[in-house]
Amino acid sequence: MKELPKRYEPQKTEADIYKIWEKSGFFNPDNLDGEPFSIIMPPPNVTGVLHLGHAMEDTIMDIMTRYQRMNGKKALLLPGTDHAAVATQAKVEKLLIADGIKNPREELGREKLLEKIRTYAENSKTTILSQIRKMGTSCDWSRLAYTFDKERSLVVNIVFKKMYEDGLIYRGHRVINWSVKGQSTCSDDELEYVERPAKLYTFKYSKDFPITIATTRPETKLGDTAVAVHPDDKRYQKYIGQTFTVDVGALKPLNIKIISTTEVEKDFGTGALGVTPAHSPIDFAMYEQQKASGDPIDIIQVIGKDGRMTKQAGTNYEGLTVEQAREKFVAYLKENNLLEKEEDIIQNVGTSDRFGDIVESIPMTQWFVDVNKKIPHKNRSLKELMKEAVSSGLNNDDTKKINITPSRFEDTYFSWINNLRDWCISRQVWWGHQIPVWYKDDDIFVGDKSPGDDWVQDPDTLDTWFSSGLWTFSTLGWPEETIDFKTFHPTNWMQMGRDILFFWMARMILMTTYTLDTIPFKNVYIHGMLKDKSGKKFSKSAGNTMDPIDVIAKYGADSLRLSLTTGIAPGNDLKIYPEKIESARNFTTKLWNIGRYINSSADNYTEFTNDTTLSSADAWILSELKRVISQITKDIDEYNFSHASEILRTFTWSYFADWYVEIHKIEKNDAILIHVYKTLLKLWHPFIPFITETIWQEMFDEAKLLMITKYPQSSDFDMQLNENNNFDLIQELITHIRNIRATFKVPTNTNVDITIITSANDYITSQKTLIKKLANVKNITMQKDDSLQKTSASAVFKNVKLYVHLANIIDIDKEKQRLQDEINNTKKYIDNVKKRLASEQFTQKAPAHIVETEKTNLNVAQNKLDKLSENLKNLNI
RNA sequence: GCACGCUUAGCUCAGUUGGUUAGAGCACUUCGUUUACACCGAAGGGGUCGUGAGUUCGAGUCUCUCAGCGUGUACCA
Repeated sequence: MKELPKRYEPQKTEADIYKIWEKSGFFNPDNLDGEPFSIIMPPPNVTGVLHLGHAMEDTIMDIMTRYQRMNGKKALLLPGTDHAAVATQAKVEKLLIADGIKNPREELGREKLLEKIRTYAENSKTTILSQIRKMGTSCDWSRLAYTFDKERSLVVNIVFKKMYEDGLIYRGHRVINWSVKGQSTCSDDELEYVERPAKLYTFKYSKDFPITIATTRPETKLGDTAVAVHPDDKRYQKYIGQTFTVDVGALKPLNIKIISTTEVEKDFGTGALGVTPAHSPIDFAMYEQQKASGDPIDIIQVIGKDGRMTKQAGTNYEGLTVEQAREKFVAYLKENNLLEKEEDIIQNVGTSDRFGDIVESIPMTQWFVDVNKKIPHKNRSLKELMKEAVSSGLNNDDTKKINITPSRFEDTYFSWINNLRDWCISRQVWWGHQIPVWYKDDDIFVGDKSPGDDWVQDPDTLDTWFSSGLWTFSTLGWPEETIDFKTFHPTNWMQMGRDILFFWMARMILMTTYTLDTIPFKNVYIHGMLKDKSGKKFSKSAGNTMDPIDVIAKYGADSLRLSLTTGIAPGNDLKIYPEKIESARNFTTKLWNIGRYINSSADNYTEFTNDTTLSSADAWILSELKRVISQITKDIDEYNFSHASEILRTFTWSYFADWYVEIHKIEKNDAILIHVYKTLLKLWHPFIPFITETIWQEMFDEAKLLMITKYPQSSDFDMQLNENNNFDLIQELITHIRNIRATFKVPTNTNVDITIITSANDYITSQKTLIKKLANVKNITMQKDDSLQKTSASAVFKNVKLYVHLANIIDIDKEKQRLQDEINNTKKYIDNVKKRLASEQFTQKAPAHIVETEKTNLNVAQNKLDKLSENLKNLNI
């Protein structure tokens, strides 16, 4: 056994330990045996550096992976990164603009800009991967993947083609969300709603128009082609079907048709809605509905892709920004006395989450995934597949059912699916998978490569979530039937933040159920968001960010890992702040110092076997350890990482360090001390891998890495525990002495005489040193009383009488009072239990084991009461 | 508007099919400690589990009401 250095300095050892692990080859499941267990890492975006959220995810995944690996599984944690299409391009463009390039796309052109983004992405990737290593994440680097590399791009194209041929991907002219700043579409999920003050204008198109309408976007009214009213609305019924021509200054006079739809609420506003098909998704839906019913209305686009008014808006407006046009149109309404009301309201506007500008609704031709169409040969839609996978299991096969932890997110998931509209997958940014579609005149070809000369590829790229959705199988070698794919798919476990539940989890389920007719993962664990001490989200603009790398430099990776996994519950948010990390760091120091104690005092080290003689304290610590192991195994299996580390901490610190180590100073059972310590290193390893592996190697010189030792099982501790285990009675004795000492505030260096009257004189004498040590007692006097019956060791202990004589005690009433209070409380409790046991309703209706428990409780309390009364009586002597 | 979540000790939070006298960490009080550890030890105080009702032999846990906070989502004519 070798000496540990005085202090644990993670900064000096962590990098080396990681290298040893990596070199050993055991991050790679090919070098492991057993049942497969797989986790595919949610790929971080290559938009910069990792934040604390990633650190938490890496920790959770690594705990799971190391735990499974130590339990003899062929464990795979597959790492990767995400090219993050729009997000990355937006980020790089922002940087370029800050560098003085006003319009990167125009000035650099496609190829040069892509090159800049590629360089940025590669740098960012390198940083991220090194950060993942610093966290101690035990992932298999030989299988590293990237959403934008060759293999993954191939999968994207194959799946795109398959969906196209099945008619699930189509090209359509629809109103979509358009970011003027980013010059690209956004899916509905990529919108962030921001509240801001706005004005609501109530007006008429013209003096002789019969219906008043209201709007917050007057400039779009230049493109109105209808007014919608409720079919039952008596005020407007007579106008339904009529068309009015009004001239509001647009290029041509507007033909406004009065249509009816139940979607309009009679009591809201004026009860009538101006319909602008080109610039509102709802209005566009009405436009399509009218078209389908054979009573079409017009569509007029008055806002262009550049965010300015189009020619259709009329010469007065053409070229103006939306804001300018609004002002002008309102001025026009005022001049002509058409404006009836102008009120201030708070409005929710959708902004682009990446570019930050308010999105415009504009009709454009884009690619969509149809979520409602029946899939050929499956007779179900994508929506239905997505529902099945989480409710009954795909194809009603419960082995193909996804379990979501915590389960409440299932409801959120279903309600999201119910409201799901077709998914717009084309983006006008350049960074991403270019749509594998080629055009020549009116011909369309879908495939990897151009089918010949003069074909032009669609310039658009795919939504980044398209490739992310394929992640669980694109990383495992599909479309080839590789060993990896057959072994590790569907993956066992997936974790993610609840913020990307829809973005990502839903898309993975969609893509996998459709493409492979199976599920992407069996279990998904949803974690909450990290917040600072005051409950605010971490963000650069709030200036409250904490860089995980700084934290690691200061406290070590283990402290960070531990602080990110204590006090969390699945799906709930977690607050993180320095005090919490310090507390974790203090624990790692404690664990280290126990090792240093063993260094200094365990000199008769013999291997622990089932024949090792156990003292009562030994038996106690082993039985506690057995209990702890079965508890934490259960906890990790149920993803209660926080609870597992909490009880392990209590055991390590309060039971092992504060009790057993103190006892060892007297009893010196080295075999047990070391055995328990080594077991603890194994149990802690998934949570704090660096320090445990460091101690393991430095102290014990083991040939085998701690990382691949067998995880302790509670059955390992099924030895015959001594029936005459009196440890709890000694504990009681000591606690009692401590109580008395505390009541009278006796300093340690004051001589205390204790007289213990017992028939088991010899046994107590043998424990005298222990009692002295743990109760801070200087002298113990023994007095034999043979009148006490000696039947067995435990019975002897129950007959212990304890007298405490303290010098200079004046206030004996204080101790009497304390005892009296405790007696009263116990009496009250006994009364309650008795009452419950006496009640027929209880004994008849409560389950038998509860009744039994209550009876035991009653006995325990009764014994306690006897003991307390006796102590009180003794105090009167 | 709708949905979901939260409300437990001064603070941050656990509390798993309802079942011992409701827990932890930090903070606090008192006492101690220089030989594994002050990044320490012992003892202690502190909670009508947000409000009000209900179901039950039994409710922090289940149901309903209300209040405060948070998140998501829709509408926004």
